Amino acid sequence: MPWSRQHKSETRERILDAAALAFREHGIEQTSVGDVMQRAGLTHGGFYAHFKSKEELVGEAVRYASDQVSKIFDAPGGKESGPPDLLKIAAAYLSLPHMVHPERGCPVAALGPELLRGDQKLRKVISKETRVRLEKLYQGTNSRATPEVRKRQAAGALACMVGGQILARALSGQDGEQFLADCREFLRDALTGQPPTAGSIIEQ
Amino acid sequence: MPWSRQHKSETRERILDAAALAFREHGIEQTSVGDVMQRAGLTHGGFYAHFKSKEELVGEAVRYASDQVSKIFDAPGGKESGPPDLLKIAAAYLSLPHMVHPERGCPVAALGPELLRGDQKLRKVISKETRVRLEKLYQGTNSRATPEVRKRQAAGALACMVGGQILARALSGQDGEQFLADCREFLRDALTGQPPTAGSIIEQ
DNA sequence: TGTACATCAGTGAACGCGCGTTCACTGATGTAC
DNA sequence: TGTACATCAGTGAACGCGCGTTCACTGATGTAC
Repeated sequence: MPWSRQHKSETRERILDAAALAFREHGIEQTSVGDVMQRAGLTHGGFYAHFKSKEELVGEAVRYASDQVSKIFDAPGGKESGPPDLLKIAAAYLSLPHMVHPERGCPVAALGPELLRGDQKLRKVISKETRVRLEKLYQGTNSRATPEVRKRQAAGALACMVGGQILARALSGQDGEQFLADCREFLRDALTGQPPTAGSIIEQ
Repeated sequence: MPWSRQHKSETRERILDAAALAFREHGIEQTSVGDVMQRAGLTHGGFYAHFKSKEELVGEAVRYASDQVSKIFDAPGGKESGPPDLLKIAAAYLSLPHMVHPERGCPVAALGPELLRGDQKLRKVISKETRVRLEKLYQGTNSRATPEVRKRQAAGALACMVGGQILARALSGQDGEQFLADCREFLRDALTGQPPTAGSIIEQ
């Protein structure tokens, strides 16, 4: 074996990393195989020694990106911060760095519906990833609530997180930042049972 | 004037309608000018008598699609249903028909981040449209709450609506339907001040 | 009322271009002797 | 230890294809006489 056993798998990882960044930054369709290979420091012809097709790369790159982001869902405040807490996860997801760096963030927020138009295999990756995240958020809800309430809190929070980042990026700048803060506070109120008319005392 | 004055504007409208449907169904990049013209019952060459470029069509088609959907935000329960109600708007948006028909629904939910990678003009259309919707949702919040609370309720609800549809479509089928219901109930609890541990009495 | 004409919406062949993919090759490397 | 060799990761020219766009044209139409 002329080249070291590691060498090929390291190159493959480099291509995957470049693809995961490029797809989230510019979109899947807008990113060519040549673009990805150039970012990985290689020429386009070598691509097919590592992947069967662009479609296969897309599937693997999305999974790779999801794995990177799953850290947010596992331990947003570090490993020693105790059991998962939905509000802490949501705050980490709805953060300013995540807003301004879609290329290093959640692939669903960065690519959204584009992922659902891919082949069946890609759709399965996304729906499975979504289920895993819902489960993690469920663990972060108040364990004294009923399973039904906890389930809808996990669903509502995830929806608010994904939609929140997409819309914050659409508004962009100061308005986007403010929108993120509003989403975080909305979730805090919703999950701590703050009444919807809180503060109305001032007006009355 | 050989052709009736109306004729050209009617054709233009037909192209716009076909484009708005096709873009939301298959994505902007995946839809060619030829596809759109074929759906409109024309040949591709005639396109440039109506639009300067595909980019211009995209801008107009997204605005056209937004206008169609703004009905949901104006009067989801019909014109005589009184003042706007955030929960009614959210329920109409987070409905099953909207989940299974992205091509006739909200362009942000159908295209998402793809819209933000367009030219500056398209970005402006989206951010303006988002601001208009936030304003309408604000009007639908409880007027006895403080402006701050109302603002974050509008933001959180819109985020939950957009993210909810995208994720429901990602899950698809029965799971998607259940996810939508969870989002609707989450918003209802959040906006009516249902405590997060509601139902826990049963367990205790 | 009928006809010749000018207009221009719509047609379809053609263009240059970038894409995904293929393939003959090159040359850096680990192994055998 | 040194050299000849086989392997195969990576190169870069070439391919067919579909795209957005252009353009010479065609023929349906409203108007002028």
